[in-house]
Amino acid sequence: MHTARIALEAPEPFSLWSTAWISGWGDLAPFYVDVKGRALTRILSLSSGDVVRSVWKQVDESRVEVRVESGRRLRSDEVMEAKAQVSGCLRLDEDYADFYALCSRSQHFRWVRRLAAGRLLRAPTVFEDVVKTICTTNCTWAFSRVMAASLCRALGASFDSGLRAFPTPSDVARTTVSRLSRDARTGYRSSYLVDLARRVLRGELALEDWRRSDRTTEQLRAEIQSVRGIGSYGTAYILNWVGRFECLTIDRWMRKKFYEKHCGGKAVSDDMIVEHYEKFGEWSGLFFWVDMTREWLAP
DNA sequence: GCGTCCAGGTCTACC
DNA sequence: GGTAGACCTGGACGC
Repeated sequence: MHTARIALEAPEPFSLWSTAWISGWGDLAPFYVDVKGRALTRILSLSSGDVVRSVWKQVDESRVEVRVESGRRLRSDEVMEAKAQVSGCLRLDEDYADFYALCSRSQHFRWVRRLAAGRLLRAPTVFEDVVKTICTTNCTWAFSRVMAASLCRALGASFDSGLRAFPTPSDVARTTVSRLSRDARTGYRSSYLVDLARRVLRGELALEDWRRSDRTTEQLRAEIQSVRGIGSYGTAYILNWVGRFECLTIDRWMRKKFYEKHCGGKAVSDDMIVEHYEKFGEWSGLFFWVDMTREWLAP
C-alpha cells in the first residue's frame, strides 16, 4: 500500500469535527467517522477510475492533514485531485465571514464561532449529494445509512477489504430499477435514482455546475425540483449543499426540534419557523441548521 | 415472536 | 390549488 500525505490550510475558525458531525453526511458511507480518534475516513474515486482511501485529521487550528492510501504510487496530479475533492467536501473555499460576524452579534449564537460550527460536510460530487438527499426522505436515519452503505456495496468501485466508493452516474445508469431495489434496498426511490443518473449522462442535468452557478436561487430551485424524488424539502437541502442558505430545511425532525426549543413543545406553522430566522437574510437556513443541531456538538 | 406504527417526503390522481 | 393515498423498509414499541 502506498501513502501520500496532503496538508490543507483551513480558514479561521474551522473544526473538522463540527463540519463532519453537524451535517450528518459524515455518518453515511463512504464516509466513516472515527469518534474516538476524531478522524474522518472517506473512499474517493479519482477520474482515472482508481479508488483510494483517505483519512482526514485536524492537526491544529488551521491545518487538516489527509493521508491518502492507494494500491499504487499516485501521480502528483492525482494527489492534487484528491486534495481538491477533500477541500470541496469541507467547503474550504467558501467565505463564511459574514455568517460568523452575524453570529458574534447575537447572544444566542455566540457559541457558533467558538465551536467553529457552520460549515456542512458535503460529498465530492453534487450527484452524490442529490442521491443521498433522496435516500433521506420518508425513512428513519438508520435506514438512510443502510441505503447509502448498500448503494456503495452494490454498485461502487472496490478499494480494499470490502470498502467501496460511492457509485458514479454511469454505475447507476447501467443498472436496473429492480436490481437497485433488490441490492441497494432503495425501494420506490430506485426509479428516481436511475432516472437521475441517465439524465446526467445524457447531458440534460449539469448537476456539478450547481455549486458554481451564477444563476439566481429561484432559477436553481426550479432546476433542482425537476429531479424526480426531490420535493420542497429536498430542494432546500440541496440548495444548502450548493452554498445557498436562504432557505430552511424543515423536515419532521427539525420541526419537532424547533417546537421543543422555541415553542415549549407546541406546534407552529412552517411560516412561523421561517419568520423566526428571517432576520439572518441569506444565512437564515444556516442559522436554522446550527440552532437545531447545537446539542450534536456537546462534548 | 408478531403486528403495528412511524420516520429527516414525494408523487400521482382526483376533486 | 388543495388533499388523500400509496410508496420501501428498518426499528421501536406494545402485547
